[in-house]
Amino acid sequence: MKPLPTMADVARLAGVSAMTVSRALRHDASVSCRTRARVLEVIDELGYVPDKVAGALSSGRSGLVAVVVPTLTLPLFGSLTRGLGDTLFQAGLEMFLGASDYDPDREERIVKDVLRRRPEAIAIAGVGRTEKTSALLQASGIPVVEFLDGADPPIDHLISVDPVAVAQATIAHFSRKGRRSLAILTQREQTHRRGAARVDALTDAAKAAGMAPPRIIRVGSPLAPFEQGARAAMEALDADGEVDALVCMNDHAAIGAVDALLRRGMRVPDDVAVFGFGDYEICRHVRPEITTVGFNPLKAGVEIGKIMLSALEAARRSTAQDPYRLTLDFEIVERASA
Amino acid sequence: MKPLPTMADVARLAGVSAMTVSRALRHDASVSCRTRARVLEVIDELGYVPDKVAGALSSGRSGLVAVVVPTLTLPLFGSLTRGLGDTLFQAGLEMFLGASDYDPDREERIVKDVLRRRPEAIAIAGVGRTEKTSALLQASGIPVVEFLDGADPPIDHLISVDPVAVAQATIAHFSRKGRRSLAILTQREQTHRRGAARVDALTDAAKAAGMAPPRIIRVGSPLAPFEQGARAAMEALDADGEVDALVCMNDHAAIGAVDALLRRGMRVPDDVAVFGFGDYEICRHVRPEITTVGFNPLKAGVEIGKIMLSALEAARRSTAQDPYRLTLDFEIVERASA
DNA sequence: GTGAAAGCGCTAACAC
DNA sequence: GTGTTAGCGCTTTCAC
Repeated sequence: MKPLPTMADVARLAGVSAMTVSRALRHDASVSCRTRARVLEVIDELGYVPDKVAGALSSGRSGLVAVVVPTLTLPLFGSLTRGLGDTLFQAGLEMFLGASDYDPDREERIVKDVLRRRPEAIAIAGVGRTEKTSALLQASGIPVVEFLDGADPPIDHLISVDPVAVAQATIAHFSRKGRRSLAILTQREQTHRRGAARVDALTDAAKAAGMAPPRIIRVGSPLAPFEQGARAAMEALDADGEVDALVCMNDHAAIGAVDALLRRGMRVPDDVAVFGFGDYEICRHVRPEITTVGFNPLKAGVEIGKIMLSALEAARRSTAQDPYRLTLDFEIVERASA
Repeated sequence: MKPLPTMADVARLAGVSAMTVSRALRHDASVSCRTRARVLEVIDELGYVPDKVAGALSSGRSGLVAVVVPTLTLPLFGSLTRGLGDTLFQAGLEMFLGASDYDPDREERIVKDVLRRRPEAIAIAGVGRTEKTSALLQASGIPVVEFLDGADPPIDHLISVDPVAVAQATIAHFSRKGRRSLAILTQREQTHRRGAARVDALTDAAKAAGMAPPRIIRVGSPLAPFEQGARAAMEALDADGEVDALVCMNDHAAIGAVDALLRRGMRVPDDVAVFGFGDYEICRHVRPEITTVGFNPLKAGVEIGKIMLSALEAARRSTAQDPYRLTLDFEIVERASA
């Protein structure tokens, strides 16, 4: 297996210097048309593929942006990373993606590994995070964008939905529907920040609306949301008619909950209303259709990407720059399940 | 913003040479315990993070494996990449993930970009692919693993479900159920290989079973599978009772189809049976539950990972090695929709 | 058990 | 418009 051709090989065959090849490749410098044509011809002939490892080391710019999410098996993160990846791609940056499976230790290892690749910026979802991870991000010297939720206070830039606003809208919805006793499905781990903020906000809003204090349900794994929702529904039933509405952390959990309730002969929403989050496409294709919090992950990804690009631009010019704070739009999507 | 500490900084502070730091970091060489301890202490103090860009250039090993999938928004690929990523991770390799959105040109660009990072191996899903992409993969000099389907003949290693076996099992199922007129939903693009093989195999099997030649339906985008399924169902209805079974290329499309049929007042499966692929979790949580082809993507990802590791091992020792051929298990999961 | 020298393949900076 | 020089931060190789 002979070694891949290098820039020097191309240069030799084209009768120019390596520098000229480098320039011809980037279309930016002033290389004569004829020279460029010849160089490109040789490149094609040789099947030369430039080595970005070397380029990155030399230029100090890896062309990489790191993105860390909890999982890729939820449509939310699949779509978000699509929007984010596209936006970065168009700006000539590649996305290096890691999934923590909702495990803070694993996330720490991912962050550590990814920082070794010298990304130019990093975006990370604000689920539970170890101290060490925060320290690593702080010390990385690159723009850090937290999304969906961040540390408190945020490390740098933050893009999130406002959990208090979502909670108030949710409670207002149930208030209108005459529901009195909520159950909230949330993560088992105390480390999950967004989960915690969500529960607190819902609890506060319920209290303000004169409802009973919500029952907190911590079951199952976020990696198996359908099953998690189903188990939550069972717990809600164990409350013996005291629960008339179940708020899930995502639509898949809501669908699992609805399914479990129907199998037990309960009526949804008559006996128990079920409320999701995300407005995944599937919500419109199950019966009863799922009432949920509408949130556009593709657009969120694009927004995150734009902020990363601005932050990078500012960092490059070492312009002092206030951290971005972007609150993402959402809406309550009223359907049949709640 | 002062520059990140380098290995030389660590070496200086620890009173050793850079080489010793490098060894201490890898636990492999013979460094005295005391020296290693001191080095690690300094590393911690400085918050030193080794630069893998430099390491990769120097050693010629990037520690990266490239994985190219059509999309991350289907549970199939989310889970598959999870299994694959985990397997590689455990072997000390990082996964560089790209999604083509089912666009061959985009896939070409992704492959080109990713090869610049000098991955040690590449796994790529066998959907449609440009000539150039194949040439790039061929010339890359690294192990290439095609999965789910590959070029014909495969470039190197291949891991796939057997489309003929799946088709025969599917037709056998419908035969038992007394269905006579199938419609097959498939990709619009002719470039999609797996789609083409699937359709051919189903057509052949239907003929062998004495059924009417299946109607081929090409609508919608694979990126919006629910809508695609719904549109396919409408086309099937336009056939005016001539279609009694619809075979979809994935479970989301099947769910979209079922939903559309129910909305039109049709009965599923009585009027039209609907058949999916993948056995996504959601299949068990919708009504009617979806009959589908059971296939374990997490396990498939692990298998792909193992083969990549073997291939890498062989390549390292430049052991001549037959290309792997692995056929993935599947089973027909009979539920209510077909 | 440790260190010195050389170089991986590219690009920044400057010279012409 | 093009070439030269000097590294980027590591690891390889070999010397001790």
